[in-house]
Amino acid sequence: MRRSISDRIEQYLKVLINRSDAQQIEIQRAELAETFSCVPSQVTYVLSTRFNGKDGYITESRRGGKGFVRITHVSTKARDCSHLHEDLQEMIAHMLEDRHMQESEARFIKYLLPALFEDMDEEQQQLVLTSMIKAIVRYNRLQSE
Amino acid sequence: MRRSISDRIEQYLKVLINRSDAQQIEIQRAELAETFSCVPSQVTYVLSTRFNGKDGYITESRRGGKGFVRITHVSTKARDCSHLHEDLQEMIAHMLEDRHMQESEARFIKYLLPALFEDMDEEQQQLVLTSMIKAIVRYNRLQSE
DNA sequence: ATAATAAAGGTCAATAATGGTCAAAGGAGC
DNA sequence: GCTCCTTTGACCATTATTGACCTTTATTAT
Repeated sequence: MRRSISDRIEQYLKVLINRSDAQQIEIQRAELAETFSCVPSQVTYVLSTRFNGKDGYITESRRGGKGFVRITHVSTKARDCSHLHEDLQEMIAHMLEDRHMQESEARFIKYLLPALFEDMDEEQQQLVLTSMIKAIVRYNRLQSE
Repeated sequence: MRRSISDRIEQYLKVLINRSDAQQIEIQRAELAETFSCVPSQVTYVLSTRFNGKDGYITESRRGGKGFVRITHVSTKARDCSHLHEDLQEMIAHMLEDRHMQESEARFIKYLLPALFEDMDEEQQQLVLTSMIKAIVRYNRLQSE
């Protein structure tokens, strides 16, 4: 669906990162630009718009001979979510770490949910949490398409 | 007289959506306008009058090169509830205007709610909506301090 | 060691390619 | 004529692409 060169570079890099062991890759800017037949500065553009801290990525680089750009996806190992209803705050923090949620969203939900749950019994809370996980997964899929 | 251009655009888009796997399509505004020999803003008009949240549709877009408009049809169950849902959408819109809420938060909630309501009966939905509205009001107050 | 040179990556502003907004004009059915 | 929906267009906002010029680092020549 997403067809611009920037989109394709983004996709390409994210696949590489996901396949990597440490959620980290190193690339050559000029080489990548060559691969996608674009100017090197477009790679910089993609990095700054799609791999910034807000999106859960850290980029470092070195100029000159043997230069490189390193991209790291900061995330912790996914955890078992079977007991979500027991510790809501922890769950949200966890999702935030895993970048299944953005900073601003997390902050919002963090505030919203306790207020929501005030009026709900445990069963209802569990229902809401389960649905929410599903929704977030779907949302995430849409975002990363 | 024959149906209006807006009607025909609506029909066209709905057929495309129904035929799609994920009840979701992406179009180019200018291209669609060209197809129907109208100005691009008429497409925007159709989207806002026939594909808004009230009708069970979510639209997202991106400007600039290789921009697009994405239309998603959300399930009927999710929107067949009380006026509270509409009220909430309106609140979100207002908060966006007043910058008491971020785009990403609003987008997130728009996705979250239908999925959340999928598994809930009307009574539960009402409870959630009421609590959410209360919570948002409080959140709003905190933000504006 | 130092100076020159080559080999990276970075910045920034101009331009192009989209979609959005809003208010005014048009038109069909009372 | 009045009202509501539609149609239009001028102007706006956002995102992508490109290229000239700059900075940093490694390598080579003296």
